[in-house]
Amino acid sequence: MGILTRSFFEQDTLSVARELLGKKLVHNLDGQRLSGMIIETEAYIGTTDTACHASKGKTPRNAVMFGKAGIAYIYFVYGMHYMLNVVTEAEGNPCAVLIRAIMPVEGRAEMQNRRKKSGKNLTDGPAKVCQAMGIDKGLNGWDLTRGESLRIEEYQKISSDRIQRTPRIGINYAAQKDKDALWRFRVG
DNA sequence: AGCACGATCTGA
DNA sequence: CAGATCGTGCTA
Repeated sequence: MGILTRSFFEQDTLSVARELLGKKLVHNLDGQRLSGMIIETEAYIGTTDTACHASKGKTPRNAVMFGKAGIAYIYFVYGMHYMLNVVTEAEGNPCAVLIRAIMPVEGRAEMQNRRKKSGKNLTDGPAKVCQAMGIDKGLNGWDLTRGESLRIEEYQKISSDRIQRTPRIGINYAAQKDKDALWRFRVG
């Protein structure tokens, strides 16, 4: 129900990052429905953003960022973690939104299981999102607008006064202007 | 072929 | 604050 369409993701990246808050990330996995409300995102905006993987050009890893909006960009970092992004903007403009945190909705027990421990209701951190939802590199390039398996659905409306903007996390290698940019959004 | 490093998390 | 842990991209 209410699956987000390609035109939603084709909007400018900051708008998509903001509007993804309150949407529901859903994954059908082993016959179970796992889902969570998105509560934190970050925007990575094209070749001029030195924090963005695509800023140094197209490589095998970041290739899907150069493709259609609404495609999942999933990569592996630190030798152990997966990160989930959604490609935004027009084809050829390599931008994406990183899904940094969700609040579990359906399949909480299963998600809890998938996480080894921690009794927290809130999954915080992009690696935890993938761990809890069972998302890995196999879904890199997946079209989220297909409406099967992994997709994003309408869920809750978040009023703008509940949205905080801060600098992005873990990008010390980036230029100062990009470190300073308030391109991280979360529900407060 | 070798190497440095990362859009992180955990536990001390 | 160090350690885990390995794919990726750059240099040669």
